[in-house]
Amino acid sequence: MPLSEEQVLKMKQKRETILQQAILLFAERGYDDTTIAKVAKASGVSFGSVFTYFENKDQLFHAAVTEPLQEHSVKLLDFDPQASELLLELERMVTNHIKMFAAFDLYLRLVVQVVGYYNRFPYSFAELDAFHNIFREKIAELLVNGQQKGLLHVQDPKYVATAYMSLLIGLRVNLTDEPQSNMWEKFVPVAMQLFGPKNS
Amino acid sequence: MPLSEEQVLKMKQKRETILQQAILLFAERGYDDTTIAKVAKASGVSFGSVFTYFENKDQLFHAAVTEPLQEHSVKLLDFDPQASELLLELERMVTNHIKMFAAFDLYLRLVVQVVGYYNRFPYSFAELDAFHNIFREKIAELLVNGQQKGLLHVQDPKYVATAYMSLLIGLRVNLTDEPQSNMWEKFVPVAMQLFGPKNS
Amino acid sequence: MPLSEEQVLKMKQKRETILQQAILLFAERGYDDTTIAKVAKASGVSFGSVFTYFENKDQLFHAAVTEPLQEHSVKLLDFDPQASELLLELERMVTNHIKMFAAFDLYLRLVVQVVGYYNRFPYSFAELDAFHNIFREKIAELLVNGQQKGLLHVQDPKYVATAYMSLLIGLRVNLTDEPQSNMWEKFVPVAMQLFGPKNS
Amino acid sequence: MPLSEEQVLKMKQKRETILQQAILLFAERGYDDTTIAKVAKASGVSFGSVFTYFENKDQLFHAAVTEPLQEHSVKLLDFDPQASELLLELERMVTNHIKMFAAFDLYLRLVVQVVGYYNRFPYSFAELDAFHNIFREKIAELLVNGQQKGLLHVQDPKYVATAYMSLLIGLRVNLTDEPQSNMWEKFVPVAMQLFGPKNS
DNA sequence: CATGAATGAGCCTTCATTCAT
DNA sequence: TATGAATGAAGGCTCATTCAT
Repeated sequence: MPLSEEQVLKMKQKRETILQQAILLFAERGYDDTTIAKVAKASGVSFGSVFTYFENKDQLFHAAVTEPLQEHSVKLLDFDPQASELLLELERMVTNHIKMFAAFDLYLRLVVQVVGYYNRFPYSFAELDAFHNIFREKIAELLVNGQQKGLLHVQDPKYVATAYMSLLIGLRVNLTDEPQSNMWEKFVPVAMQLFGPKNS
Repeated sequence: MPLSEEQVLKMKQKRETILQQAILLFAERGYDDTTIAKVAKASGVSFGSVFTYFENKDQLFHAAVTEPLQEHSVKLLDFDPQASELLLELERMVTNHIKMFAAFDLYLRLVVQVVGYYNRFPYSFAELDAFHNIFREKIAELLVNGQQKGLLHVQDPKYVATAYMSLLIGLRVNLTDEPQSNMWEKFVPVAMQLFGPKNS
Repeated sequence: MPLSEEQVLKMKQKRETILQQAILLFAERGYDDTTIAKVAKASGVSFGSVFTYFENKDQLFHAAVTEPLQEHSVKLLDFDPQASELLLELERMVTNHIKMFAAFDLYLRLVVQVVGYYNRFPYSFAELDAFHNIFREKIAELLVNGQQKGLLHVQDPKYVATAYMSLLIGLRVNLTDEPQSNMWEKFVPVAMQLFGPKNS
Repeated sequence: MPLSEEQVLKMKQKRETILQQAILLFAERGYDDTTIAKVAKASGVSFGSVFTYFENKDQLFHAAVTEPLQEHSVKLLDFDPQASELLLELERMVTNHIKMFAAFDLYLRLVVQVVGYYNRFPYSFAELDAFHNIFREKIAELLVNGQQKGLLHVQDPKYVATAYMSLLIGLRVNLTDEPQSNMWEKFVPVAMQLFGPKNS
């Protein structure tokens, strides 16, 4: 007896609810302090149901870490390393990244957890790391471009890209302010400095 | 009958061993995944002995976070914000900081944990935060000085200082390389850019 | 999906089994020497199941003390302080009480424990104490009645009632004989003396 | 090297202090809730010293139960079952017993504990039981005497003696009042009734 | 003899996971 | 599929006891 379409939809929604609550709790309290029972309660389902949608706690955590990555990565990679107005593009990108990182709050706590204990979550880490590399390479490409055009001081693009990523993550770890706070924007020019813009 | 001097020394060493192993495990595996039994085993003592030296797991964690802070903070604050050769002093400072953060590896994982879950470790966080403020203020002082002398582009020193701290922490989170790696030095000029040196 | 009626019944029975075994063990060995594991084993369930039915050890003990009280108190208060044939009623009552106390064995050991360490079990004690007061007052009412009718020597009813209760408890503490023993009945006339019947 | 007399005296005193504190704590908190460390602290010695004077915790408890018995038993048996003025002697005895039981407070808590859990403390119980028998027999002797003289109603002396002992213990369990309270005396006439004095 | 560091048995409790309904 | 009772591994912690100093 195949499930009705409505059934399937309901299940998808239930799975999504559980995943969102898992992200919330894993991010706020960490892996061990988050119990299946808490996730279930927050999702309004019995804890048995969590096991219907996710094989076990590890899988749930892995899903919480990797599934949002698809969506976020698109936004984070939404800049043009070959843009003609390179400095403008750079500033637009940095502004967007800073805003995103301010808003990602929860998810980034999760990322920090995985990256910080990469030996404990090797599979989740591997996926995050893969994205990091893509991200850094695209940033590096933009940098090389800017340096060739004489708009940026010459620095090793690899290290600048890594430093940039690190700055974004470090800010998220360090700042406990609300994402709405306009304080975040203040960091845009500071972050820009990393790239060594000549006219400043 | 007071303990012999030799006894006291032995105990101090044992406490130190336990603390070091605790730092190692807490840093590598996180608070919850680190059990008293694991710490004891790594230290070569029975788990009962851990309770001889630390009241409970919380206290042990707190000690692991705050005791090294004393030593590290001295080194981190070892720069002169009123130096006459300001750019040189800045570079020296950044170089030292980068080296230190490369070496701190373990300890900084601990810091990230506390900062990331500050609501879970409020007392440990308070002590770290107090140091952060001192650190940022001293960096800001140096910055103001450099800007007044016309050596640095004018930026809000508060945000630059926070960004600098964030960059250092972010690098440590992001990089899993050995501290011996000379890769770390490559970040010195990049980090310098944050401060907006004019002649570069 | 609510549990089937059969399920609910099974659970009630299981809870009852655990409670009975808890009463048995708490009574025979005391609070501290009774472990959850022992209760579980005696009940034929895993120790984890005990926590399904009782929040923790304290709650289990409290339930063991207070739940039987409801049932017992009805029986203990089953006498008529305004009876016309007062001496007959008195004798009936004493006979019943002695029989009950002989049979209560286990439960009364529990009561002695709570009363003896009332500062350790304040909530359980409070419930027992409330019943004590009701019991003594009803006894006192009967006494006053008998004294007014000239059937009993005049004594302070409050003290007689307390002494009567104490005698019952003291007998239970002192005697380790089986409740079936007809020895218990022998105490009926002795206990009667406490009330000071005139024709004896 | 034999110990000096002074040494021996000091040790005796230390043993006595430990024993007294043990009685206090065992009585107030029960066997399991009383730790060797607490006894040692209350006695102003290191917990290691407790083991110098008592083989282990069980022995300490046994000593706390049985050693005071010698002294108390003398007082409890201080009445003359062959007294010529029998009713006067009876009243004197009851008054003394009631006063003693009011004052024994602590020690009787210990007794109740042992008697209540006789299967847990079989050796201590055996010694208490031996005294109980002696006590009851002497009481019975006095009773028989009184009954033969026609001063007391005829009742089975064995049961009266047991009831009397039970009343004393029951009162101690039931009453939490201070021994100084003059409330205790009020129970003397009530207790007297147990023996069935004719002229009352 | 006095001390207290060291040890590990054993306790209560939490929680992931299984599985009958 | 949904539920939650049942289970037992594992953790933090207490405390009696041993024994070196």
